[in-house]
Amino acid sequence: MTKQRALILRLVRGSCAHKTAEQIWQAAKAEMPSIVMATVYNNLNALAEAGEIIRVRVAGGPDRFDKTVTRHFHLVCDECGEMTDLTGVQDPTAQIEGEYGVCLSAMEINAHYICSKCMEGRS
Amino acid sequence: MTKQRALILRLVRGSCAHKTAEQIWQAAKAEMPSIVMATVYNNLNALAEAGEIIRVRVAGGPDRFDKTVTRHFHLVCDECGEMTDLTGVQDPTAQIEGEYGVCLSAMEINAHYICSKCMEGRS
DNA sequence: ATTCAGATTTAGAATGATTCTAAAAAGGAG
DNA sequence: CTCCTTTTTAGAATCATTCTAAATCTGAAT
Repeated sequence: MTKQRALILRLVRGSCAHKTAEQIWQAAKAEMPSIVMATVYNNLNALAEAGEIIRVRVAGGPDRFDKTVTRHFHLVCDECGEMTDLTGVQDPTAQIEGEYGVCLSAMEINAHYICSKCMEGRS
Repeated sequence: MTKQRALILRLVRGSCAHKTAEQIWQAAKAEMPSIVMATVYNNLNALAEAGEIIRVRVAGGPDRFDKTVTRHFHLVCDECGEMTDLTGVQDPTAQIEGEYGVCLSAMEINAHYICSKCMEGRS
């Protein structure tokens, strides 16, 4: 556990936003100006592989990193990219595994919309 | 409707596979050797915008293009990328719209697994 | 505390997918 | 056939991400 990895984990855990690697890099540079993008990716990948955080891949934008590791889904604004956790949505994993006789390793559910802020800005 | 656009539409409609832009380009070059990648993308984008085909964005790989335009979800092999339509999966759109008071423009549901072919190859 | 092997960081190049640009060519309404 | 618009082409550019190789750091064993 290097300083860099600890910093990146702290940054992901310290925000409710689903930050991009770029945003995490910006925040990290404020505390550690020498840190480079590759280190941010290295650590985000390592942390995701270790199950400490989750990498969320979403259509039409860069990946996001999420501190919430329990299975949940996302609501994504197609204009500003803001991402909100969706709780209480029925999980179709069991249904799919039963009907198709497969074992799922992961499930992405991304609901796309335009958030109220962006909707206003359209007059 | 140019020759190129007609060709690309025919190629997407003529296969059950969810081809990538690259694969469509390869197939298109067989019939029209001068066609360039940008034209393939231009037309795939135009056709998707016109609702003739659907662009499917999936974690960890290039976008796929789907002739089936009714709402459905996908099963994706994380090893070979093969994509299968999922029918009969309950659509959580209405539930999310009701609970969150939003209007969804799109919904992605991608279930990830390792297909039987790839599973065998792992011995 | 010192050493050493292995993991990590850095800087920058490389990659893959996709989009953009500007000029040439094609489409189609009249 | 002519003019205007749209599309194609070729290639550069962009974005997100990964890779490479050399320098540095980490942690375990001395």
